[in-house]
Amino acid sequence: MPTSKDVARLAGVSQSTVSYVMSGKRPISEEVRRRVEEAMAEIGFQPNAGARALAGRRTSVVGLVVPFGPSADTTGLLPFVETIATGVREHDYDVLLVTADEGPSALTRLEGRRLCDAIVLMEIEAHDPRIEVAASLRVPVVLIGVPQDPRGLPCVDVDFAEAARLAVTELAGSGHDRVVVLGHPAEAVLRDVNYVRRFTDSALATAHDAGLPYEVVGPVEPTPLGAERAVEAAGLDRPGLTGVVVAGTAAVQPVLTALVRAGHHPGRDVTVMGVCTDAAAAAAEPPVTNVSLEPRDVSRLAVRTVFRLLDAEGADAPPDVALVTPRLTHRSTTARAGAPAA
Amino acid sequence: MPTSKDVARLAGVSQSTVSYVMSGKRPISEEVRRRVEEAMAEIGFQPNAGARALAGRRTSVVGLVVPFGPSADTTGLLPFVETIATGVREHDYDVLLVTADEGPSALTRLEGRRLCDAIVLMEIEAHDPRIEVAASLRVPVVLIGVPQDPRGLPCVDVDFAEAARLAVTELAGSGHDRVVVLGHPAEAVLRDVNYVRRFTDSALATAHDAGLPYEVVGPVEPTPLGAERAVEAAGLDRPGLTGVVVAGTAAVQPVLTALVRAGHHPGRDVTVMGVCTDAAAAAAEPPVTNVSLEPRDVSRLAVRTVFRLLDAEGADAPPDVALVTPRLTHRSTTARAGAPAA
DNA sequence: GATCATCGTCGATGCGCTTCGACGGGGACC
DNA sequence: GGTCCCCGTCGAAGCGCATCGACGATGATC
Repeated sequence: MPTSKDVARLAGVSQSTVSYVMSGKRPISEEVRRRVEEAMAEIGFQPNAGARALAGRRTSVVGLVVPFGPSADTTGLLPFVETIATGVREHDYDVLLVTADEGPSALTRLEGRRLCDAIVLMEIEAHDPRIEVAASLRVPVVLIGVPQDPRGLPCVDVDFAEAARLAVTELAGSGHDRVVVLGHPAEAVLRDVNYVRRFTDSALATAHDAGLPYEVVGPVEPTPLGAERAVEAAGLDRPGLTGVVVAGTAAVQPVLTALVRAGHHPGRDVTVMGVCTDAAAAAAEPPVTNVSLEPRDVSRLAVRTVFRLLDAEGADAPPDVALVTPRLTHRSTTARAGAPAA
Repeated sequence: MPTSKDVARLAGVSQSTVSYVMSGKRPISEEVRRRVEEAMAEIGFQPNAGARALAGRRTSVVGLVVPFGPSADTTGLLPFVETIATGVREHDYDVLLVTADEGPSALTRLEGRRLCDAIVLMEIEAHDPRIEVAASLRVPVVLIGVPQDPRGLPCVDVDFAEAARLAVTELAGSGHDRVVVLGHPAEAVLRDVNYVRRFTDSALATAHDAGLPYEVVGPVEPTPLGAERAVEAAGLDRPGLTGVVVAGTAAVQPVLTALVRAGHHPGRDVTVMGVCTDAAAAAAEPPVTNVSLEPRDVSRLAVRTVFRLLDAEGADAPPDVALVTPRLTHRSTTARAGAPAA
């Protein structure tokens, strides 16, 4: 395997010059740069990552701690991971994948062995044991999800409060008589993921401010059976126009299906507002009005935060909490008050 | 951050002795070993991964190339990734995650920069451009999926041919009049993933040998609409007992739902045989008889293969193709011939 | 009791890179 | 014409570990 010394010999320069060509940390004449680059290409040189890490004290690796294990919501995770992987690659970084069931010791390992320059923690719970450890590290850490006490660590997430506000405000403004929130799956509630509370609280507060009766049904399992039960519990047979807010991508289609089977017509006698990705909303049958919940946006924000931390070395610290603002898109499940019910 | 030299000083030994305590490559007296280990614990020593990689010429990292990007079946992927991550950690290895949309150059980068000791390639297609590159590497590569020409690279996968044989044999033996195979999603067919053909061919051959009429419906999208269309196309209104084989975890529930909506009674007037994970089969409504398709088993086999390659350095080469044998489990969707239809 | 292998430890070297200080050779400037 | 300075390059010194040869101290062997 060729080394930078080989490149240097071929280009007729010193090895340190090769290094400066790569890093750009000292001015290099056009002529020499060209010779070095040609030499690198000719022998197919690639810098040894281990040597780089040792000499340069940086690994060009981001550690990603993902919540696997039986308890994890395994479905929506991959877009996060993918976007982060792709995002860091644009900075010529790589991703080291660590599973959360290794526990907080995974964090000290990543730091102690110098396996990465920064760490991203996913699926942060309201009271997460990893946070205290994370806060004590010297490597920068970014949290995806907002815990009760971030301990000064930067967090990124979707703005769930704003999502709930958007959804309920829209329903209140378009003549609905009540709002029913179909909640998150029991698994998420039990794990005490913070966004569940932020979403629910905001939904209730907004409905209350608008003078709109509201109700939270939940937890709801994202299965045909769970959706059926939730629809039953929603009490849609009362007179008046109900707005149903469905929280979570996985629950949207089952709830739609259950509604139709129960004889309802989303978009006519009931409004369904999904809190889910635009892709899922558009692909649903029928296409569902939604407030966007985009994991990719969150991941991109996380990557940006990581490199802000990495570049600035504490200088321009990123905001403590950065939230992605959701967006409401009308599709076919919005019913207008006054239109004839089925 | 403490180094092995610090440990050596504290324990009153030389640095090389500390190294030998860690590696076990030379005999160490009980007394010295104890002192060194205490010293390591006291100052919280952890070996620097970069220095190790440089001096020892091994990184203790496995590169995992996953097929992200728009074309990928993103749903079933995570169990693979998780199991591999957990599996290599048992050997004190880590996983470097690379997305396949970086293309074959990702492989040369992993090798050239010495980022990992072995590579696992996922979602191998029948004619995969990564394979030729992979075969030319000096780092060992394991394929998950069986391409048309593995170029000598070891492959692991589920035995799809056996899965189809199991399913169809069972149906043939229990008095069914015909077999309908609901195929894989169009996306998988288009990508020319090899298992689709292996499964279908084997299903047809087995049905033919059993003298059973058969039919392949497909491609089938794993959505309510796609399932409905597939159920229609299956022609279940003909007299006689039909066995429906549903290929792919994602399609099982939609097909079941569509069948019920069309007025059928899985387990009475029609048999449904899922080709999916046991977990999905048990969780389905109703629980579905299935041939197990366990990504975790495949991943474990992949990890085992990786370390066989790593330990043996070519000595005891693993088999070219190692397949996980599926298992048939009866649940509530198996109908018996002669029982009254609905 | 001299010889020789064996065990347990040490010192030195090098992995391939980054980075620092040094230094020769031009301009720019007085 | 001399001084100063900056540009572009080089040599050397590590980064923290693994590994090799050396070597003193045992114990075994005849």
